[in-house]
Amino acid sequence: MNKNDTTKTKILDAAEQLFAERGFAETSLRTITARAKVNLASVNYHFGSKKSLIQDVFDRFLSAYTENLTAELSLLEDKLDSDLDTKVMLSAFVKPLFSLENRRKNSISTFMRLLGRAYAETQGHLRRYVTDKYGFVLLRFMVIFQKAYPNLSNDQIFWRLHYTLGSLIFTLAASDALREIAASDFDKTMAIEDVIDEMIPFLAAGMKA
Amino acid sequence: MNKNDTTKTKILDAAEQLFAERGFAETSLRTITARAKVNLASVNYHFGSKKSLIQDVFDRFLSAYTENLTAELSLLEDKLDSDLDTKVMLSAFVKPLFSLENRRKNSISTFMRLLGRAYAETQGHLRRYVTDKYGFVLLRFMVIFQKAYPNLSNDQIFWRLHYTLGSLIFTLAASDALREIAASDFDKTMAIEDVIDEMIPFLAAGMKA
DNA sequence: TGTACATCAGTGAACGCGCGTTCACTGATGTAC
DNA sequence: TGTACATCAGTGAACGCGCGTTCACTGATGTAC
Repeated sequence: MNKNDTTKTKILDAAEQLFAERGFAETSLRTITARAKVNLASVNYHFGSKKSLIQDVFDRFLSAYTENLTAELSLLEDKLDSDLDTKVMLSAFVKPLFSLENRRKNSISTFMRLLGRAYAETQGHLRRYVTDKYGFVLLRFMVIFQKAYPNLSNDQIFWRLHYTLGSLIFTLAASDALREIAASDFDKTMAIEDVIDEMIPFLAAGMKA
Repeated sequence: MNKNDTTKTKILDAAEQLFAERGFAETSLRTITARAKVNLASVNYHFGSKKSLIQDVFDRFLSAYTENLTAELSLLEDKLDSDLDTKVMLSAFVKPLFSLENRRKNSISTFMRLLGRAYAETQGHLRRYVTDKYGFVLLRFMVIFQKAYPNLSNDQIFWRLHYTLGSLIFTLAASDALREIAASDFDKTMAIEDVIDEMIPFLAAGMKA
């Protein structure tokens, strides 16, 4: 059997998509296993619980993303002594998303929808899990911006990074619907990569305002 | 009995807060009625169903917001022939939020959390309900920007407004947690009004980039 | 002013349903001697 | 190479629980004559 076709992978694939579409509580294990065409009990056999399944769905995405991202960040850190353009810095943040999309279609919007849902869980286990395990990425990014823009205070950079994060997550999570509107109202069909490219100048102008 | 203390109002108040904190599916009617100190069956007596309760929670917020907003928009539209500063235009969008906060504490972050959850409902009834009933606000705002910035294409304005929306909703929804971090890490305590004020230059720079 | 009836706000208990999880079990594959 | 046992992946059915909703009912207030 193909390794990408194991029961465990089939469950992760189905759960990822359904969680992104409907949310965690709104998606039952019965819906997931029906979509994945596997037995109901196999979720608890492979993952132990629904909670663990949710974390594993995240882990697969976040580890793929940060693996690509850390390489980009190292590249940036090497160039810190020379002048760094804001657009180049933001691209480093965004480029690893393209690799995700190459691997599987709609990965970006699925990923962003999941991230949005994780942040919405104000008091849930998921938000802490994500920030504990992957908060260092934001920190490393902050250090880079501090060196590139010594005239901005630390807390200004902190806030502006979150404005940027908000734009990215919100726009890309809803990008399917927004692209549809743009296509019908303005005759402008765009791939999700185009949407991201259009965001960079907007965000760069804000960051150095 | 005080009109603000009726069973119906008590339910709306409790539901609003719990929905914003945990989400719609994650909040049971039993939790709501326990918090509101009313009988379980009274939710279905006053609202008919949980679904209707959710819509009514939204309606109360959105009607209060748009009531304030339409006045601001009319003011802007009157001044369209003269030069309009981007910051002034964005302030019109944001000022009505302050009135909400004056009425009751934490209204802004509660409102934004609810909006974020509504947008997350990709296929749910709530997203359509919100956009159907209040999408005209965004449209009116688009027209204003089109006249103020004739050099930008319609679809550019469309996208940039959504970047702005994303920043606002995401940052303000998480503002409690973010303000806490800013206070402990940078010794910078801010009211939510300060957070909004700091966003305006960032967003204005992006809009006219 | 008094009586009869209607409407309204609220209540306690129960309903059936879908949920995550568990359990005893099966059959295939791997390992030891 | 053959036999005995262990491990692994998966399964069908059932479990108890919490959920939104419903129902018959109560008591207070309003309205008509």
